[in-house]
Amino acid sequence: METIEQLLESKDIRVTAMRLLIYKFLAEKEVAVTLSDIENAFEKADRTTLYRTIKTFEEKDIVHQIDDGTGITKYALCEQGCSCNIKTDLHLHFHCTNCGETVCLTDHKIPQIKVPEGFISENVNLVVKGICDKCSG
Amino acid sequence: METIEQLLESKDIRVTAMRLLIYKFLAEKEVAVTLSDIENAFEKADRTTLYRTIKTFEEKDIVHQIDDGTGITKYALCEQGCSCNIKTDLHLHFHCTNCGETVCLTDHKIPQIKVPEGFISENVNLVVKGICDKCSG
DNA sequence: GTTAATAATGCACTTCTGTTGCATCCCTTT
DNA sequence: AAAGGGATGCAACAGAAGTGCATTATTAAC
Ligand SMILES: [Mn+2]
Ligand SMILES: [Mn+2]
Ligand SMILES: [Zn+2]
Ligand SMILES: [Zn+2]
Repeated sequence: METIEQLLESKDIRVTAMRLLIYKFLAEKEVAVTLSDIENAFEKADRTTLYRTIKTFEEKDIVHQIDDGTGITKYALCEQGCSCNIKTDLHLHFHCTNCGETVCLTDHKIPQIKVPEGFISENVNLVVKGICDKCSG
Repeated sequence: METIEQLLESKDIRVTAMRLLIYKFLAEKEVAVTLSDIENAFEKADRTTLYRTIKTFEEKDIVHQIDDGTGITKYALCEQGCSCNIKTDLHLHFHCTNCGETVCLTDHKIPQIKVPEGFISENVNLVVKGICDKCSG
């Protein structure tokens, strides 16, 4: 079992108190979070630091960005061995219109999408909207 | 052949000079447009008017909103008999990372997406990113 | 046709997200 | 201990989106 410190170092991210806290926050959350969510959780920290931390995590493939159609970017930790940047590994996301939460459905990969002649598909964003399991029960 | 005036009236939208102009602008464009695009095309008109006109068109199912992942909402005219609000009629959208344009692929419907037990799918947003036909040629 | 009601437009202002520049602080390395 | 580089914090900015209110235009009633 790898510690968070080891994980960060393996991705060339220098370990700081702030980064550990933000990583733990993301790990505890089961849903994708916005920058505001993180902001509210760490009121002592500056917005910019949180912003840049997430950017760093994103660049180093520790988190992936989710565009669920709410207009606000959300973030979630990548799975073990997740390669969000590789087209064939993309999973779909579910946005609940009732509670507003967005979750990764990492087991549900995006099917092959056909595009017209002349178009070259490089990436696919697929968000299913509806009622989540917590809200439908 | 139905005139624009007749179309607007059939959707309970009062015909005004501004609305006719905006509709024609959308009809001439072959790609989805942002509010800024409309703003630039009608510098005499106020932003708010354009904003509310699009909102009206959207509520009355004359245009549909497209979230292509750029963070900026785009709009495109609905096809004849398009029912964007109905789940089964959703088409996919293509966003070109080269020219930045987004187009409706109205002939390409979104395949059936399976979601886990407990989740209820009501809507699907699918955006393919890559190189469009104009840029790949 | 004049008047009253209602909708559309324009202006100002606000909120929120995302972003950058720069100074300061902290840690590491020599 | 000193120097360098990254991380953090503060301030400020840009752009999109949205709201309140006054003014103007359009429709409906008389
Ligand atoms: Mn995900
Ligand atoms: Mn479309
Ligand atoms: Zn829910
Ligand atoms: Zn293109």
